[in-house]
Amino acid sequence: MAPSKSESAYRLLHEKITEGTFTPGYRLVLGAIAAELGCSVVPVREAIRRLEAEGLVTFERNVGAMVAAADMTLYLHTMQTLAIIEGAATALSAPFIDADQLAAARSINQAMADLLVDFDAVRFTELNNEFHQVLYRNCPNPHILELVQRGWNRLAAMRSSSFTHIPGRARESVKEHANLLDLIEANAPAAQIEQAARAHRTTTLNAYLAAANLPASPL
Amino acid sequence: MAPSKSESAYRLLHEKITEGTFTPGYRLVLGAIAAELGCSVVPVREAIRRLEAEGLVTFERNVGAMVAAADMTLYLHTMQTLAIIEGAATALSAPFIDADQLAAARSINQAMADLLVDFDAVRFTELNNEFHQVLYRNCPNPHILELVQRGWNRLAAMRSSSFTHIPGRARESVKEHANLLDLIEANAPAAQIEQAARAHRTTTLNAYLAAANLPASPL
DNA sequence: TCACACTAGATCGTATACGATTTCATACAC
DNA sequence: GTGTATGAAATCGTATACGATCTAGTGTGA
Repeated sequence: MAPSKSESAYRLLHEKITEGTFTPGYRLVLGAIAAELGCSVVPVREAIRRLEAEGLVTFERNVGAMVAAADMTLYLHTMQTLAIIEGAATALSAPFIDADQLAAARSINQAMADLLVDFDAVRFTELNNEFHQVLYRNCPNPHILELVQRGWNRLAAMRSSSFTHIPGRARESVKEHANLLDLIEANAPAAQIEQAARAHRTTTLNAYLAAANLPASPL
Repeated sequence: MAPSKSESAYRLLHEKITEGTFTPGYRLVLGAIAAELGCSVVPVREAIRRLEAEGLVTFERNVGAMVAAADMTLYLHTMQTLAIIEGAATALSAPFIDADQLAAARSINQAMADLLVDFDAVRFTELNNEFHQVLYRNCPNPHILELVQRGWNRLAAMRSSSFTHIPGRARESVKEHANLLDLIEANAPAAQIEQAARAHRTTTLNAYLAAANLPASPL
């Protein structure tokens, strides 16, 4: 069956926000979106409420909705949250990763390594997403999986506003990925995998914090 | 200004679900709720969409919404998620807990200890909530704080369907609380506080898992 | 008895309409 | 020039209405 109009509106907005078409601060005017979708405002309102609950949109009464604003603080808080959740997701997922998935992850990481010589940030980010998805996808706890996904979405929505690139981070990242794969392949203890997966993201976070003259994350 | 009807509907439903008036499986019929609130169905639909995104209700097209069903698996997954998030929240919060708050927490824990001789599960749960709130309230990361709150809400919504009580757990719990407070007072490293706070919840989780002949949580 | 078609009632999904509120530009007073 | 009143346009909030869809109950035939 065709999706409901409310569902279509939700998907459209979700995609435009996470893809970066609608950047932070972009106003979501009910009438305009309804017109674009060829529907009335009621389903659009519902879609916006859902996006609001996911943190992608902020909503003010009698004023309207806009794509959630992004500043450095918010971005870093989101990264910190994701570090924690994704670390757990990866550790819980690890025992269920089979040989094929491991091979796929290694191959993605190789592609990332190849990209280092002629760097393409967009492609690198894409591959990075794929890599991590393979790692946490088997997590048997659906709540955690959902939170990881939301974290990525929020980060994606904010990434459009360009943050300074951390020099040398890409190269480190590839190495950390390889290390993570080794731990998983060796059936390392969950706590160790969690620690490594979390640290992988925290390192980036701390680089940003250092650049802003802020203390490192304690976790 | 008076809250919008959509907001009122959201609050009403949220409260009834987390307070246990509406138990898992309870059908949320749009017309009935609208009538109870003295409004039309449009604001109610919005409220339900938000609750859906928070995981408190499930929604099926052309069928309607109901309070999210609760089975043991779901309950345990939620506990596991909360263990991870709350552990982090408590650790991040710890450096910002002042002497007054620490004293308040100790006093709440003492009240819990006093309750052990003439046990009252409802009151004990209330105090437990208060205790943990004091511990994670100062967490400077608003995303994490929000996730903790949502986790508690989901758990509260499910608790109504009575799960077996773990014998002796209350006494252990009070001891673990005291230990946690000592760590915080001594400015223990964040990782250690996180570990202790997480373990506090994981112990309960594992007791349930053991009772169901399932393996313990790896984290 | 069981399976299936059918009907009536309940409930949902969304368009439309209109009052309420905010925003923004303009005009005026100081 | 700065600040404040004013009014129009934009936008929101919600009631109402009605077609679409589901559910459950009833009857019919195998």
